[in-house]
Amino acid sequence: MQNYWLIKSEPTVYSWEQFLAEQRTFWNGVRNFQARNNLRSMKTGDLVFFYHSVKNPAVVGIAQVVREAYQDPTSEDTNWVVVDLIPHKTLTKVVTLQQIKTEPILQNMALLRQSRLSVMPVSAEEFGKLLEMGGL
DNA sequence: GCCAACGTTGGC
DNA sequence: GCCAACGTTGGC
Repeated sequence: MQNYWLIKSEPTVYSWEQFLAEQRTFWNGVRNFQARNNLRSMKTGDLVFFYHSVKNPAVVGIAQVVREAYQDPTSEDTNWVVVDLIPHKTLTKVVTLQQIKTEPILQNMALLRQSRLSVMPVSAEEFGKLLEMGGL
């Protein structure tokens, strides 16, 4: 059963464009237990919205999980894990935070309710709505 | 650059 | 175990 997620990245640190150029990445740097638990729950084939935070905040693309959680190679601390991701689709139109805030179906998203969480689940309904808003 | 939200740390 | 202090994230 496929699940949906959303991950945040500051585009000045790691952008969707860099991800497209690399074609595959391990998602490191998560240092929050709730976000870590979400990473651990990701399954191969799950789809993950890629959100640019801070500068022009918006959902810009969709990634796919190709390897489930394993020890973060950039940390000795066994608390931290990464998943491997590949680009799935670039949104035809980015969906801005402003648009998300004004869409009734998306009001319960953790993105709005828990602004500092960097890895969060997305419901099937929210996923569908975001796809539509993204022009896919 | 400012500030609110919130997670973490450390004193007691 | 409580809570104040502090650091970080992220919107504006």
